[in-house]
Amino acid sequence: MLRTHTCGELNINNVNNTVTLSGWVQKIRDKGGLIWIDLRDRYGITQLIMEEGRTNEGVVNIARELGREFVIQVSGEVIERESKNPNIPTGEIEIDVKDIAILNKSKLPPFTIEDNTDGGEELRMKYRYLDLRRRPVMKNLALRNRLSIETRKYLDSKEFFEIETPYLIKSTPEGARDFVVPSRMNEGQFYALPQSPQTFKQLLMVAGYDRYYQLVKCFRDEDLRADRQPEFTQIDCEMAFVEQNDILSTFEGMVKYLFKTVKGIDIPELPLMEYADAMKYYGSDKPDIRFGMKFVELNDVAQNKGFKVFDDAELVVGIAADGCASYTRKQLDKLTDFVKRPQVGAKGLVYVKCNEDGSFKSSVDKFFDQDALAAWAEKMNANAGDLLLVLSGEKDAVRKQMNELRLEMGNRLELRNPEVFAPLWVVDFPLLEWDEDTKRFYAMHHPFTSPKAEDIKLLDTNPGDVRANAYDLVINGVEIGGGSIRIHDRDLQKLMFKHLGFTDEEAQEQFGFLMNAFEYGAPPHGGIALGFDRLAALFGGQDSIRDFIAFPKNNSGRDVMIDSPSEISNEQLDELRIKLLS
RNA sequence: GGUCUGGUAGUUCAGCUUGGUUAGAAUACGUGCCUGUCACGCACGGGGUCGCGGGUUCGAGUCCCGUCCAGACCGCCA
Repeated sequence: MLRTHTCGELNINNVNNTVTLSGWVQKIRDKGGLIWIDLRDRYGITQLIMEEGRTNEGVVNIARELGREFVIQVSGEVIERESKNPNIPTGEIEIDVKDIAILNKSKLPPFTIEDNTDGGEELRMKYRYLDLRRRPVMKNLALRNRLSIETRKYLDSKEFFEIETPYLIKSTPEGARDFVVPSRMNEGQFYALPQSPQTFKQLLMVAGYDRYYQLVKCFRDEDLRADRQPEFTQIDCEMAFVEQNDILSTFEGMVKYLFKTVKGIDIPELPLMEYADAMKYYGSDKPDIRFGMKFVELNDVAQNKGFKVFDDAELVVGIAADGCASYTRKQLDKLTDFVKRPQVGAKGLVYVKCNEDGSFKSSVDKFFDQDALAAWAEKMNANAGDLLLVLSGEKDAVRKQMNELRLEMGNRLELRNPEVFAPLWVVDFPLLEWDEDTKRFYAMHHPFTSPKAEDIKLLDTNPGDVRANAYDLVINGVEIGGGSIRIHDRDLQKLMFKHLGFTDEEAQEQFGFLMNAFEYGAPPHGGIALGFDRLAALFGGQDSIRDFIAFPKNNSGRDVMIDSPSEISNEQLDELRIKLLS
C-alpha cells in the first residue's frame, strides 16, 4: 500500500498511529542533527522528522539525497510535536520516520511551488503541471468543481436534462469568427466549432425536451482578454413554454442557490434595470451597482452660460465622488490624464470641489459663478466635501467615458470589494444594432431573438428603437450571462432575416434546418447562457479567468506548454487537399 | 489592425533619466556548520548571449531604428 492516509488528515487524535504517507517534498529543513521535511499532496502538508542517532542511519542518508518535488513514501509513527504550528491543520503532529523510499526524483523546478510563487505568468503556463500543484490554483479548480456540481444539482432538481450537442457543426458568417475544421472525407468542405449550441438547443425545444442544459465548451476565434479565452465553458440552458419572467425567476433561483451553497451568501431579490436606464445612469450595459455615483445629466444647468465646450455638447453629465473635494491638483491632473487616454478618449475633465465652508472651486470658475455651481451640486445631491466630475460631448461617447471614470473612482475609493456581490438583470435590450462600417443593422444578441410584440410595428420605420425580449445577468460589472425569448414562428423569423439583410436563399442555406423545424410545431421557448469560467473567477474574487481553467491559452491564443497551434505535416495537408499559400 | 507597459543570473527584479571600473540585490541552487525548525539561521561558493538584428559613438545593458516574445487595454467578441 503506497499510503494509509493523505497529508492533510492526521492530527493530535492520531498520535501513536503507524502510518504510511506518499507525496511531494515541499521543503527540507536540515538542522544538522534534526531534519524536517514538509510532505505535500492535494490535501495538505504533513511534517516528517528524522533525528541523527535515533532514526535509522540509512533513512537519514536517503533524506539527505532528497530535493524539492521528489516523490517519496514514508512510514512511521504519528507523534506530538515539541513545537507546534497553529497555522496549519496538521501543525500539532509530525511523523517520526522509520522508513523512507524515493518513488521518483525530480529536476529542480523552474519556480517555487508555493502559495506566493516567484514564477512569472509565462513560465507558470509553460510548466502548468507544476503551477497546478500550487494551493491557490488547486483552490480555484476546487471552486470550479463545486460550482459545476451545484449547478447540476440545481438544474436537475428543476427537471432539466443535460444533453450533449455536436462540436463539429456548420459555419455561419454572423457573429464571431468560427474556428474551422477541414473535412477529409468531404474535400474542400469544413466544419465549424460551435460559438454556442444555440440552434441545437432550440431544436431540442422543438423536439419536446422542454428543459435542457449543458456545461459546454464554446469556441470563438476573436482576440483575447484577461476574461476571454478562445475556448470557454458555458452553462447553456433552454426552456419551452416559458415567458421572460419564467426564465428570470428560474435562473435568479440558480444564482441565489449557487451563492448560498458555494459562498454561504444570501443574495436578495435581483433588481431589474432597463437597458436604456443602464446606459443613462451608468453608461454601460453591465453596470457595477456595488456602489452609487450614478450619472446626473446637467444640460439644463450647465449650458447657455457661455462655456462653449458645454454649449456645443449633446450631453453634459457628472458624477459626485464622496469626500474627494480635498483632491490635490496632482490628483486631479491624474484623473484628467486618465480620461484623456486614447482608450477612454475624453477631451478633458471639468471638476467642482464642494468645499466644507459651502463655497465651490471649479476648473470653470471663469464661466460659472457660485450660484451656478451650487445648482449643479444640488442637482447631483452633492454634499460639502464631495468632488463633482463632469464630462461633455456626443451622448454615447461621453457616457462610455464617464463609465470608465466612474469605475476608476470606484477603484480609487475601494468601493469595488471582490467579496461583495451585486447581481442584477439588465432587460429590454435593443433588438438591432447599427454598424457604421457595413451600413446595416445586426442582431445585438442573435438573429433568433424575438422582438417585443408592441415594437414589431417599428421594424420598418425605426429599427433601432425596437426592443428585444433579451436580458443579461450582470454581477459586479461583469456580464455573467445573457439570453432571450426566441422566435418560434417561421414567418417572424423570415421577417427578421429580411431585416438583417439576408436574402431568402441565404437564410435557407444557413438556417434552413431551423426554419424548417419551426414548421413542425415549435413551442414558445427561450433560454440563457452563463459564462462558467467568469462565474468561477467572480466567485473566486479575481478578474482573470485563466487561473480557473486548468490549461488556458495565452494572449495570442497559444498554449505555451504544448506549443500549439503548430504546423502540420505535408502528408496531413495532402490528405485534406489543403495547400498553404506560403 | 491599434495604444501602452515590459524583456538583465534558475526565478523575481534594480541598474537605463545623465553612455564610461569586474552588471548588482533578493530568492533558488551547491558546500560546510547548526537538535525544535516550520519564510529556520550562519559562513562560503557557482551562476549573465543584458530578447534578437542594425545604427550612433572612442565606448551601448543604458541613446536611436527595426524585429520577436509576453501582459493590459481599444477595435473585435451575433
